[in-house]
Amino acid sequence: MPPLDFDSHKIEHLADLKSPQCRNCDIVREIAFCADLSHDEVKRLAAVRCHATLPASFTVFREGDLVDHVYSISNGAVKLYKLLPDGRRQIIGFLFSGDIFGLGTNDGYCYTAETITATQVCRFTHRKLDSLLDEIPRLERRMFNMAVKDLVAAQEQMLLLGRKTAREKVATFLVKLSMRAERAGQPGSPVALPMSRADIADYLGLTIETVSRTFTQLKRDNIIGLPDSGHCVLNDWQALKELAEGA
Amino acid sequence: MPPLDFDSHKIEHLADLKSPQCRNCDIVREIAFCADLSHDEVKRLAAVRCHATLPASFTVFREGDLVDHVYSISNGAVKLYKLLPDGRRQIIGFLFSGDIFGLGTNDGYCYTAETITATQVCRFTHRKLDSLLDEIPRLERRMFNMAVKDLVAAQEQMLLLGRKTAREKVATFLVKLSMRAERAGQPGSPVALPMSRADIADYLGLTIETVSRTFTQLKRDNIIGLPDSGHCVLNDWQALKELAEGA
DNA sequence: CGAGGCCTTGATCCCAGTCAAGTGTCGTGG
DNA sequence: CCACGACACTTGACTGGGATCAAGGCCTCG
Repeated sequence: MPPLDFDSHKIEHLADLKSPQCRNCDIVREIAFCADLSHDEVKRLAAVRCHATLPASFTVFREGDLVDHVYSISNGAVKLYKLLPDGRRQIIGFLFSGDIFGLGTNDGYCYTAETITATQVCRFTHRKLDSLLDEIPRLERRMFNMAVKDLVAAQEQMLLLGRKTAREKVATFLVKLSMRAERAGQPGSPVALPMSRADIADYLGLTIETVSRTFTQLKRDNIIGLPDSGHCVLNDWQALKELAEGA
Repeated sequence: MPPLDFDSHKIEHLADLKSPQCRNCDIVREIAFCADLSHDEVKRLAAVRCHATLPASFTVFREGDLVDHVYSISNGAVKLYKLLPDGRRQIIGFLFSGDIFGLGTNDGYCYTAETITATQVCRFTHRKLDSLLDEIPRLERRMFNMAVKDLVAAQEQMLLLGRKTAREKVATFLVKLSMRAERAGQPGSPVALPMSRADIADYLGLTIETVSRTFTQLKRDNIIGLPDSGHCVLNDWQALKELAEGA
């Protein structure tokens, strides 16, 4: 919560690593937006990036801060949010391994980024990234596609926030988390809920109490199971899916 | 409303126009994403585009339709929306001159696009646009920046939908419309409201009745004036701005 | 063992939704 | 010219889903 400096944490210049199996490439390849680049292109990326491990609840940057870096999550979970002056909060997104954040206009970041769990990130300065984009056209295309994907997700979230009921919102949230986990090669159920009820509430446009009540209600209906507040078993995928789609 | 075919309307291949002042370039230059391209680059764009005038309430494409074209608005107004099976609707955005739409993943458009007023658009096939992007790197950069801008706007809309009150939502809507009009060189007040109350409601996550009541309430407080339902005078910009920001 | 989080649950309240008229405007046809 | 219906918008009365207020339970950590 206090503005710990990013650099006060373990940051390694990848160039310093000299393991025989070219660990450089293995590690950098984890970064989503260079997943299909050539060996040489990955090397150029590696030269300009920094790696760091951040503790839980660490504020990476705040809304309005000068935009200087773009971040990529190697491991962990991050939430992005916007605040109103009186403290009302809207979480814009939960990010996990492979996601990037820190894009924005030139008048400051437009959201605050905070780790949920301990998180490994790597970062690039915007300046260096820009020159890389010029050098590697495929990288630019890839960034563009990621932005479009984010935009599509944001539009679905607008439908959720504007038109879905509490029950539908929670169902949608669980369905998407589960699908995301499967895409990452993890089981779709039980799904991990690393974020707090307050975070879920601020993501779905609800209150903590309503989120909690809705979870209990879905559990009572045997649609989900809650072994503990950090995990959720999806008992009835079909019912959840239908709820999520507003049927 | 009936699925009139796009091509049943006046569509002109720009290549067919041969006016002495190179109207080609003038017209194509209106297209936002090629605003700062060279003469030669504009020519290449012109060669692959189609121009059309569409009537009001014309469905350009539906959510789920095969993605084949990208559109740019020369003149007029368009709304993009998503539907739930039971008819609940969320308007994703209102677009005006200079805006583009039709980007999406390869599994169909993710929203429906419908004209509000009579609208002039030009369109490109995705296939041709892709090859253009390869030829003109600056175009790709520009498209990327537009996607990021859209993303930032979507995130602000999430804050509105999830956390603002009806009064704050309407104030935000009016402030943004006014600023948009000024950027387009039109007066910031009175601002035109070409869309219906139903459209405004579905954009702000409210009902028609609440939108109407909120307008009357703001009018009673002398914050706005409503000469007719299609125009809004912003009497107290300061008050509106503060409302919009949730102060 | 006690303090402080975080989560759940219950009781009550209120903002926005729903239902139901009523008003104004426009276009059509007698 | 007016009568009429269609449609969009407004207004009023009432309802209800989720917010607010208030405990209470259950961890973890010192």
